[in-house]
Amino acid sequence: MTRPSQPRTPVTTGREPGDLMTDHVSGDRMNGDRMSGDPVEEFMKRRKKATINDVASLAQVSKKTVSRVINNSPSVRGETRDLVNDIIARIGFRPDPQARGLAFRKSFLIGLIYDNPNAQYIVNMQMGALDGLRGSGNELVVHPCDWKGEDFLDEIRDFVELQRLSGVIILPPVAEDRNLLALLDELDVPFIRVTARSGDVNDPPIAGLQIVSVDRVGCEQAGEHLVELGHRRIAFIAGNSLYPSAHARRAGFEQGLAKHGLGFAPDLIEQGDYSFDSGFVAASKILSRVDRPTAIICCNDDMAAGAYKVAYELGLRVPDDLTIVGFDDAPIAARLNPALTTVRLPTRDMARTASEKLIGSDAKPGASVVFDSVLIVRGSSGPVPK
Amino acid sequence: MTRPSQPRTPVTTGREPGDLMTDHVSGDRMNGDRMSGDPVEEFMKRRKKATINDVASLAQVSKKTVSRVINNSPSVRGETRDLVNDIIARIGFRPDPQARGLAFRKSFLIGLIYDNPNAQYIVNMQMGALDGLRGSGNELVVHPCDWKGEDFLDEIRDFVELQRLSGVIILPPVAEDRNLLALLDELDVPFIRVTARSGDVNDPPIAGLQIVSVDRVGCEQAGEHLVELGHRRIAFIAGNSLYPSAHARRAGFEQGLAKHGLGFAPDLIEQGDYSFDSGFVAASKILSRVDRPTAIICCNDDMAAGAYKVAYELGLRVPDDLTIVGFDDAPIAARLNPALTTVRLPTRDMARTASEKLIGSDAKPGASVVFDSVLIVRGSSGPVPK
DNA sequence: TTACTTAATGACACCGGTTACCATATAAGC
DNA sequence: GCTTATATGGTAACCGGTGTCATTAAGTAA
Repeated sequence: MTRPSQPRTPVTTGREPGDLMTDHVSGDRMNGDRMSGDPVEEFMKRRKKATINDVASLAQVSKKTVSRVINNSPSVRGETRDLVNDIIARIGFRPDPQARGLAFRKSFLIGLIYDNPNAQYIVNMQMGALDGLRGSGNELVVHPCDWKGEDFLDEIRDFVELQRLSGVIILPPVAEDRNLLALLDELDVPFIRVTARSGDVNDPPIAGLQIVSVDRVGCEQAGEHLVELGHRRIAFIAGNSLYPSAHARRAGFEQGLAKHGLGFAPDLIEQGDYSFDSGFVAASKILSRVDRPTAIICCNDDMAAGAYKVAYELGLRVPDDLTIVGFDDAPIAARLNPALTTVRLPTRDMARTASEKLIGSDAKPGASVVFDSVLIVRGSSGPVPK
Repeated sequence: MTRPSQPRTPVTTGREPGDLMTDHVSGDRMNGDRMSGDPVEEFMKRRKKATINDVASLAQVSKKTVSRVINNSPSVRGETRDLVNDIIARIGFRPDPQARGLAFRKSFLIGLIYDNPNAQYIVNMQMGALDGLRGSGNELVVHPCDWKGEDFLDEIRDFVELQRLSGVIILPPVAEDRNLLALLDELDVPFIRVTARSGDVNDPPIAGLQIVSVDRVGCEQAGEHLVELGHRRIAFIAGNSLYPSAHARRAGFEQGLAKHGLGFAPDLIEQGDYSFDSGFVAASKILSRVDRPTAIICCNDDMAAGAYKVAYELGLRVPDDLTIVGFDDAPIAARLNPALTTVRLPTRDMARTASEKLIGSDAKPGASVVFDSVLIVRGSSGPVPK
């Protein structure tokens, strides 16, 4: 535990009068000539935020060496490193992100870019992103935006450039914007997009790591589930076609039915936009027909809630008169009566993975991490009525 | 538009060779001796982020003067200011928040501190906070935390101190933590708390501006509403008593009933914690009694959803057999069948006001801005059954 | 006219870290 | 034993802004 024979020249050491070191040979515990024992303790009494300079002067090395220790530079002798780390721990030094950022030209801020902030999956993903960032020294800056807005791209450019973001996470549906991806590429900021694998097996490769959900799997299960319950005349409420999830889900549901030689009733396919209201409207059309279906598949839970409302108003009982299936397993799914059969996606985990990959920077462009969806059977799906 | 007679000494001007100024008297448009016209245009070709130094050299003033212009210092001559502003606009200069923050010792980041990130009001308030910050040059850093956790305070201290936050917004229920408020006070960071006025008329004064909701008003209306519908035997599911809102709401409901000489059925008061599950449990107890009430008042919508579920399972029709009332007007309120009668609070506006006040810094400690709640009557409340 | 203010601006150090480059000291090669 | 590699640490400049103080020119009082 003895300190190394001091390697520094005693001349022009740049010591100020206020410095805390004893002259000459020193040694850790033999400098008790002043009553106030430890220079470190002395320092702590000042109750001021420690800087790299404090560490340097207490450890009697240059700030550059401290910097090396902080950044795990290999060219620091083990003893020196231990000494510096010890001081750092004792005075509770933590490098200032602002100063560090200024020098590094990055901010240690991760931007979370998304549209429609109300959706439940956004909330989940925000939590997940925070999960992944925790303890990493990065903070999350949320940035809802108006995709499709006039100067969407300019606004993002400003945000990323001005804040010198360390990374960006893009959530659906914004994550589909090729122009945005190109912009981020141009700005040379690491980014990760969260998206749903579309129906096409081979999407064109794209910059940045992708976190991909396979909505299809759970949907397929859901489709089969309905057929097994005996349903033959099945309606469908589609999601906003700007979302790849809308296509992936539809493809999944259809494939589930197709496995048994079935498909959606062609006259009972309605376009929705993932909103409760659109679900209500679509279900109204569907259920007002004389030969109404025995089941409705909705591209998400919110639209399913709209279908519930229509059924309620028409006096149809779920699932006795009508089976309803959703997607998301949003909180509302369990709160509907009866609880909604739906498909669950690990949205929070997906976003956590996104931020972990982002800061871990093992984000090889083009690579992707895949998450599967799974069917959750609850009370809204039942055997076809006689 | 002629420039002022140059006030700077021509000696030791610190000009570097690369500088763009013409010597001597100059004059704006007579320096076309080189073919490449405008120095500004020349600069723009470089496609690099402009710094204050660029502005200074193009405007031929010191960076300090540019700084003065940026910060609206009064001691800049009008013409100089115009000149500098013109250059700034033309080259699109925007001061770097990092550098600025380093010098100012603050980060232009606003921290949003909250617990239970799932609650809908948190989502609304986050949006509101962003509304208020938009265009101000501040960004929002979200920081969910484990209130009641082991080292909650230490964690907040780290966050605020390390990031040198420009301000903090605290949402319920964390906003009730006196120790937290004291800490923020000690850290000398501006903060605003969003809270519900408790039942007491005179809460002890507290540091920081408060955004206060008056939950009571709408609850009182709700209470009266039920009495007017003929209800006499009314159950109550209380909210988490750590939240002042729980007390404020209860007081409001009770006062509404009291106006007509009524009160909750003493044997039908159950404790909930604002969660769906707790609402379900509480309502189960309430509705399993032989002399069950004709109405249940729930301290929030999520617990009301729990009550709906119990009613559904027991085969009770709402509102024919049972009236249910909630609080929050969360999205689920309109999605329940029938739609839930509830009390609405302008949560988004509250948070927007919070961030506006925070950056406007007209946040006199002790002052408060008050928002009223209002009853929203929907299908879940009906006349008492015969 | 001289001296004293005041307004406007600039020079320079500083915020707290970093990189680039140079200077040692020790280890290795002949 | 002396020169050359290599590890280690120091110095200065820089990132892009700010504060402090000095300086200049113009305005005013004596």
